[in-house]
Amino acid sequence: MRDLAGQLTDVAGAAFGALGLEPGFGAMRRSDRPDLADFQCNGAMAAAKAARRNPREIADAVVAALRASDLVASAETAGPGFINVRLSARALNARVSETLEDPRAGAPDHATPRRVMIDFGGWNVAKPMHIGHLRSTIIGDSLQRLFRFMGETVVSDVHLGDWGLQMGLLIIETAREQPDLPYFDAAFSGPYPSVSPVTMEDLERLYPQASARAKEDETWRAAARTATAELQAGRPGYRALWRHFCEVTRIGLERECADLGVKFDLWKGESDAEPFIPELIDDLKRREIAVLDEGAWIVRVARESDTREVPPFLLVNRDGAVGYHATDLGTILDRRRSFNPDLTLYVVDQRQALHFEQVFRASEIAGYTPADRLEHIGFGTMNGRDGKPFKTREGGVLKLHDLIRQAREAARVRLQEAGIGEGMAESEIGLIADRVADAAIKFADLSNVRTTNYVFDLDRFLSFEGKTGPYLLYAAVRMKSLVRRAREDGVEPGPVDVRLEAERTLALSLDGFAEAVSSTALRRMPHILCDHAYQLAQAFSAFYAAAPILAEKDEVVRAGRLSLTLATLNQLERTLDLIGISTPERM
RNA sequence: GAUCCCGUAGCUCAACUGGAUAGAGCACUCGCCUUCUAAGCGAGUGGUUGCAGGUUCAAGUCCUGCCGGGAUCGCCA
Repeated sequence: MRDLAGQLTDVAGAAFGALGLEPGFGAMRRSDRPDLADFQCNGAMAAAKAARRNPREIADAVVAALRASDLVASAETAGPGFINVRLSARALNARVSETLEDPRAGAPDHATPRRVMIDFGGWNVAKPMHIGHLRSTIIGDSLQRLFRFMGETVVSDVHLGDWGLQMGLLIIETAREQPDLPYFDAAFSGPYPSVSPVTMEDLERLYPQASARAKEDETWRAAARTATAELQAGRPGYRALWRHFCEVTRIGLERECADLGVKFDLWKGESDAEPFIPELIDDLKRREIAVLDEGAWIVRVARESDTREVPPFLLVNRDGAVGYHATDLGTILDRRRSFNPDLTLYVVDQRQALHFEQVFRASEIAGYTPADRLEHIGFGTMNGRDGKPFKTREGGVLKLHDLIRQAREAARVRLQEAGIGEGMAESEIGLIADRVADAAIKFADLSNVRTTNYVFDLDRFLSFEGKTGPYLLYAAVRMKSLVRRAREDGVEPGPVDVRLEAERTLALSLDGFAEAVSSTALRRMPHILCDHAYQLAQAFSAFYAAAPILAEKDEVVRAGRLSLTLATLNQLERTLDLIGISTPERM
């Protein structure tokens, strides 16, 4: 069954149709004027403009149709042609009951499952795992949870940055610091040591060093390019060293992902495109899609209609090495054969928009995967309070692991202050603190509009008050507590009957889940789900304060309110799950 | 220089893609725990939506021009 907005839309749409107008004008949505209505429709004015008719007459006809529906308690035309509807209590009650019994908590079913590939292209072997990587991981995870919930067949790929010039830089920087290692001796025949000569910390130091040196020193840059080409050509020592880099990175990354509760189906990287590169190059050259220009093989992807200059797709650079243009296109080939996705989402920093535009165009030109099946899910960067990219007080980047640790510690302190841990096992206190901290981190990030930059403020992150993840957990935990007590006292849920304003508001809020889910999926914007979760929790908190539930004397009212609570808990936990947040039993 | 994005309450952000009186949180001021978890609830203060024009019944949202900030612009990812 559809949500109430959808049901009303059906009625209004049919009414528009009966007037010879587009049924699409009948779209009903929650009213911005709760004092006037539960739902509104603004289509009469747009329809009137299109058909050159009187908007109020159209609205009046639609209102008449709405009044005939048993969903509707009252309907009116207002102002230039707004249509205002107030729902009958019966409609609201029925919808709450339905939501309560629905394993999907009121979310719409999905008709035709698609194969969706999600590429988390944020992490990089050479670069430190700092908080800037939070976004691709958390946003991508939310999207994979949501798309699975919608019934899509999803494969997620961490897609590590482990190929290209940065690897050459790491190799020669390691060689500079530890020149005697066997990896650099071309005559060495192996076997190479099984223990990595560098640690995670080394890697985090080496790349910035090498990168800075390359900026100043042309010969150093040339050496890095040579090393890159040699690595890609298969020089055994470089390959062996490179495998250590990747392994060390992967172990660190697995730790971060375990902390964040994020799972990938595939742990592939740019280097996994390697087997497809020779074929890719050969194919594009043979069909003369790639052309030689300034010593490099490129694909021209600019179009007449472009308002800006679109640089060519770079297949092979003048050193004979490939960069991430080629590996991304190679990966498209790989995925087409292994999974054949209907849709591929690249959850990557907004600054790489041009890169993806180039790759998608090249894919389209080559006839591999049409550009409309490839989508860059860009996101904004995290800035400090000064509006510049976030730095710690010491001026360095804040490592993701340190952020998580700090947040968990702050949550622990907060628990202690509130005297909540008393009588609980140490393990449960730890679990609660971790959940609170993780919820704070994820909600703070996801509740921002995906595409815009946002200000990262550590104090706000750790405050746990107001519109935060912990607020949502708190609401859920209060519901769980009620449910536990109800079970202990043998109170059974019964038919819902919304009477109080707080009950109506909560019921309407529950109905908004369907719209939040489909809208988030359509726009790939998790902040919409965050808003829904917050609105729902807020509506519950107001209801909780305004209406006794288990303390209610009237048995029928008590049973109905318990049902409302159960439906809310079910949907709130479902919503939180979609944004990667899990709730403790108490806090 | 060109292209794109952003500019909304003191601060951090929304605003369902053109709708009614622009909403939340933080901060500040009041009130609410002998009754279901006060990490909470209720009320209040706070706005010329960067500026100036334009389009129309209606503009934070669309078009033009400025001002301010950011990103990107072939061999780094």
